[in-house]
Amino acid sequence: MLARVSTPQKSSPNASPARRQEILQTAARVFAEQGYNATTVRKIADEAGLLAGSLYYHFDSKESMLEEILSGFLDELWEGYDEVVAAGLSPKETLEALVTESFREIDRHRDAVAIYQKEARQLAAQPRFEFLAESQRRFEQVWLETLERGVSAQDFRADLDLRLAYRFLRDTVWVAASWYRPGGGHSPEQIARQYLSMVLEGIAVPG
Amino acid sequence: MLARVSTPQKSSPNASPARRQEILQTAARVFAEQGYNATTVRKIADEAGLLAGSLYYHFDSKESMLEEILSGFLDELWEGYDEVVAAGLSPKETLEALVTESFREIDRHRDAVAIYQKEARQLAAQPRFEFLAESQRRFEQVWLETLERGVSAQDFRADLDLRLAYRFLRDTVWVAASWYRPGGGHSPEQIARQYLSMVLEGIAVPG
Amino acid sequence: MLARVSTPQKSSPNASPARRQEILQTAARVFAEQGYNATTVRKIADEAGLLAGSLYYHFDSKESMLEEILSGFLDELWEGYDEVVAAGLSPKETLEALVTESFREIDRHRDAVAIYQKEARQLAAQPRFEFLAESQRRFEQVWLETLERGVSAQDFRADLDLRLAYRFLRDTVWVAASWYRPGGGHSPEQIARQYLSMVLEGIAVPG
Amino acid sequence: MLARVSTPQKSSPNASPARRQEILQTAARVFAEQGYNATTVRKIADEAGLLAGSLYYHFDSKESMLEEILSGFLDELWEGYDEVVAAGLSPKETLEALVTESFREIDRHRDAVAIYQKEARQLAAQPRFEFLAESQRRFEQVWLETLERGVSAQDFRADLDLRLAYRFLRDTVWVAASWYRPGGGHSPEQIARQYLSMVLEGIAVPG
DNA sequence: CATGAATGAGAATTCATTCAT
DNA sequence: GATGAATGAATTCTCATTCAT
Repeated sequence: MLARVSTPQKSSPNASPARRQEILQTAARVFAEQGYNATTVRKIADEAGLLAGSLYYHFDSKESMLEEILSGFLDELWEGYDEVVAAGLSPKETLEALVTESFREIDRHRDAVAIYQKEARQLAAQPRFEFLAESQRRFEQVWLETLERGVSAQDFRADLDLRLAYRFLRDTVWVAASWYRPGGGHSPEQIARQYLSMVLEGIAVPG
Repeated sequence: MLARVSTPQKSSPNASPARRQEILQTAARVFAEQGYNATTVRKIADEAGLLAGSLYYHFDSKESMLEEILSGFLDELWEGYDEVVAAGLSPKETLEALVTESFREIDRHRDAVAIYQKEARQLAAQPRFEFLAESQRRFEQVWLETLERGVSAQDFRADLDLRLAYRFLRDTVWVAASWYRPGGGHSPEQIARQYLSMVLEGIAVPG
Repeated sequence: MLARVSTPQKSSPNASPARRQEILQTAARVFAEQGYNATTVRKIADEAGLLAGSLYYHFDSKESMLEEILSGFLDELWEGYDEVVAAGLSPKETLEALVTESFREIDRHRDAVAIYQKEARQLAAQPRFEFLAESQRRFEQVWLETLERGVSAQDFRADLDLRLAYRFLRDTVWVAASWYRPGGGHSPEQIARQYLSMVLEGIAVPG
Repeated sequence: MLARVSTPQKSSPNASPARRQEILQTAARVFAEQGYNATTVRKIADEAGLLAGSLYYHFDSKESMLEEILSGFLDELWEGYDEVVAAGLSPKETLEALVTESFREIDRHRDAVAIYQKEARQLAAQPRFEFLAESQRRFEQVWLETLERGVSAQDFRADLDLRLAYRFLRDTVWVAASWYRPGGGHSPEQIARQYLSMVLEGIAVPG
């Protein structure tokens, strides 16, 4: 199990989940736009239509909002990934499915992904965000295994530095969150197809 | 002109460049490690071996250190890029040269690149960091042109979404700064070659 | 329009006016006693019975307190002056009314007047305190006009250097704020009468 | 004796008096323009053409510059006043001589007078500036005595509140420093005459 | 659930002053 | 006499957080 099994709702277990979720999405948006550190709790409150102090009825702290945003995203991500892994596909099909699933998550959790991209490295050092490090480890494992299986199965080139290829794929996919706009002409699946085409076959005319 | 024509040294232009540069490198390292916002001026001072207030003898503000770090990096980057562009190479050779030059800059300005990756989007909105937006525009122009020329010359596949391909290349290259360690077994040129191999030919075994 | 049409209450416009006003009066007193620059925000807070940081719940900055104190005073001053001017009195009566009104304002806004005396010249150069310069211009205009009308009407001596006389009157009246103590035996009207007697008839025994 | 008998030159008794005096005049000008507190030692140094630290070769501290400026002015002022008092003139002539002498001092020590006007009240509380309080006391004594003698001699009106009249005269004269520009068309003697005319005979047409 | 008012720790910055060279 | 480089204390201001109402 990866992030959190159950999403934590520490304070105010009786708070209406709707309002809570609304605030959380507002927070995610502002964190993504301005960066976590640069976002004041007052800014979130303003955008959510209440006063800064009132946030603390719903959440323990600014940090706990961040935690909930990130763990919520990772929980869903791993649900998708686990399904892919469990499906017993060929290495190439697995890679295609993982990339496609990733773009779907970017589509659904754009803000969370953007926050993750920007803050994960720093956060992972804190005990509270240990689950980020854990997720990273498992992420690497899944992808590396797929690449290794693919080399053995002659799906992928044998002359690759696999750690480099892993990073290449990982970055390539996730960085998309920084410019991807949901509802902007391309569906996640379309984007995934294009990316896969470049990644698998290269951009050069074979010759 | 890109970043700044001449690197600004606002306060104490006569300050010994040695100490100044030393402090600036320390600042760059800490900014890269902890993020600009999360870095206190005191932390920089501690690491540089003086008191927080003393930094202000050399620099106007924390922000001016950031500006100098980023514009210094971009100045050098564009020196390299301009040379490549002026060399009149084929599209594919140009792309190879740009990627290689990029990895060389990452090698030389690892901290600045990491800061750039993390902060540029937010910063570019401020008038003071207008040069970041300008650099981004020119960057896009150079790469897109190269891709377009390459499609015409049948160096690159004709079925690519070029804007997507541009982002793919851009991200792929620069994100490397987040994990690349200078002196870590691979030279910038070696990394560049591997990247180019993946990018140009793909990771799949051609079928 | 003179100072501000409406007194600005930038931050927390809904803050209880009572506490706000209390703090503002404390600030005015301390500014008057120690000078604006020499007054620390902490000193104000101490005297008002809260912590320095808490001031920023009520006000944007130390400077905005100063602005509000001065513009509040000038707003009231001009209410009074405008009434006098609108009354259509003879030049001499106008001058008497203006002087009397001035002493009344000194009585009501002693601290603000003292601050004004000490800081206005420097402040007026800043865009934020443009309204001080504007007030000064209008002030001069009202007084000079009254003097000129008075000379024509043979209320005042024809051999006066009017600009000199204007300064003489202006300073004479306002400097009183630096030593005038409200509730100190003399009412503003009594002080005004004495001043007027000296100003109009001189201190020498005629002869 | 009033201020200091001998001007103190605490540090660097070997410093060339010329340079010293030059710096002191620069300091006086800047203090007068910007206010003592708002003036940085660096600003003085800039204007005097050396570095901030170098000022400390000539002076012990910023405060000691201030002290020297003010005591220098007061020393000269009292030389003039003492002569007037010793001359054995009639009360009215004494008053005329004091006013004239005051305007001469304003002419010669414009900056010092402006500083005095703005800062004396606050400074007089500090032991170091005790001489300001002393000067004020003696000042009041000389003027009040002259007024009292004048009333007895029927030079001045008997119905005056003498303390009020004293303040009236004092302020009237000294405030002039805030707008008086040496070499601006009027000699100190001319200004004095005009002031005296207003003060003695009033501005109204005698009826 | 929400507000208004505050707290308190820490942030960046300023500046008079020192001192070895 | 002057400089360059620092010190260290103080200053304004920010902000997450608390809590009585």
